[in-house]
Amino acid sequence: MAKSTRVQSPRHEALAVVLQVRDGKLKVLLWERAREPFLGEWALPGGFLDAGETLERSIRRHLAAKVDVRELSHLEQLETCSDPRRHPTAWVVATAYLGLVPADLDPEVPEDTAWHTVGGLPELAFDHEAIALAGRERLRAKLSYTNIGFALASPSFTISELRALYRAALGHDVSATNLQRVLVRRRLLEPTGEQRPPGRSGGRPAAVFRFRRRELAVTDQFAVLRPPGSHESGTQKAEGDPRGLGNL
Amino acid sequence: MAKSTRVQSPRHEALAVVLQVRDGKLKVLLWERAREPFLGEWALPGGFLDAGETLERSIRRHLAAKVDVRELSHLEQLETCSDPRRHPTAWVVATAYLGLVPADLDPEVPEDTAWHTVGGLPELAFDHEAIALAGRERLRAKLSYTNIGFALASPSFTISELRALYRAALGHDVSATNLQRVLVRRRLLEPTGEQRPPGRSGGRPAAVFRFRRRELAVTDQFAVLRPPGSHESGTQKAEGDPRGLGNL
DNA sequence: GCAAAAGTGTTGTGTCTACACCCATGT
DNA sequence: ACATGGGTGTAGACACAACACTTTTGC
Repeated sequence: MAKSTRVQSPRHEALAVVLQVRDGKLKVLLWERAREPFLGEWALPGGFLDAGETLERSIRRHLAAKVDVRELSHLEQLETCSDPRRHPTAWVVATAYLGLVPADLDPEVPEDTAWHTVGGLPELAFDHEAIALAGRERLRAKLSYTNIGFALASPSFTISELRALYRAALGHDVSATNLQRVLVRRRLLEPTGEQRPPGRSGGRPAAVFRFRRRELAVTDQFAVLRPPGSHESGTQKAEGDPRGLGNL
Repeated sequence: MAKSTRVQSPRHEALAVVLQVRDGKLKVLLWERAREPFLGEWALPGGFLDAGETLERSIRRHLAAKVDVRELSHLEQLETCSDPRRHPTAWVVATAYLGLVPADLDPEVPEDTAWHTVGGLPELAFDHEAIALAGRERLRAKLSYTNIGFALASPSFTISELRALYRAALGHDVSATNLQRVLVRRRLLEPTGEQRPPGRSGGRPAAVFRFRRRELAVTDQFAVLRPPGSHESGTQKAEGDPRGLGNL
């Protein structure tokens, strides 16, 4: 029956949940809409997919107008939203990405964009609130079982600084003691050898650390139901161990 | 410059990686293509998105022709593939889903579809091999930290039967002893009270279990970096505990 | 009785939280 | 000196894998 039916396709847009810890809070970059629908409301940045580009390339292109692409320390696909009612007048499918910006950068953003605290967002256009919250959840989960912290942190940092980032992203307090132990045991962090002098109020100088790898890596593989024999002998963290956690 | 440019949109298709354990092996449902491109090669089932439907609804509709929809015990979105070269002659974006079928069912499938072992796939059309493998990885990961086993298993089963499913899906042997302990400790399984009589070769009759919930639930929340105070006293799993692992 | 299959007891290891304590610096 | 922030030592709580052992059946 569909013989002479004209092919109908949705328009496809890429959206980004760009997160950064600023002033001790997890914030998301929002853009104030300049046209209907939802004129004047806040929305996630993004735009339509062009012929010949991938979604990832598309979102990088659209973001380049707002945040310098090179300042994105991590970018991953979140989900694709296809409810036909998500746009009041058009048929638009959206693929959302999660982007992270390290805390030491303060990208220039245009007048009509601003950073908003993820807890306590204003009313957002379309289904963008749900998408923004999904981005936060993804980040929170990955902080537990990957090295994604590298994307929130500057190239080197003290444990206190890192703790503040984890606290802001996770939404609860984090013990500096245990954070250091977990991340060092899993071999995510290594000391640079440098020290940071204390502030005016005194205190012991802090050791400076860096993430060993600055690309996403899963570090808590096989939480349970490991393959047999993967228990092995004790404390194999003998520096250059090939198998084990460090990789994969 | 794009003033009078005609709007271009990709066509959007939904694909499904439908997995089931059959004959002790993890298999994926494939469809033999009846037209170019890739005529005669194996491909994931799916089809184009229609106006007015969501992607999830679309993939359920397309699958209904191959597997009865009601036989899908779980369906979740995997990823969206947008490389413009993924289709040789057209611009097609694909959103892939992971679907699971419980092991006790043997859905009627048409002539041109068949179950293929995921390890040792033939050459697949388009980028479907990568998508199929991504589906398997998602399943493997979720077997460790969610109750997704319910979607592979029949409504009730013995530990040995469940073990065979986990072994097939994970690709390595699984100890029945520890599988039972982990799943009971996490309160995923409960005994039905029934027993299964042994086979001709004797043996103790097996207790029959069921999954307590048959929708996806995360059971290993907060692998690490838990909020402070979540240690609490011993074994707080006192049925109706509000906080903690069971939910969210 | 004996083999087969299911299930329990127990031990050892590793990882995590929590908290006490020691260290290095500024005033 | 002593307050302040950084870092280590250590103990307790689980969760897990591995393996020995007991239970219940068929032959």
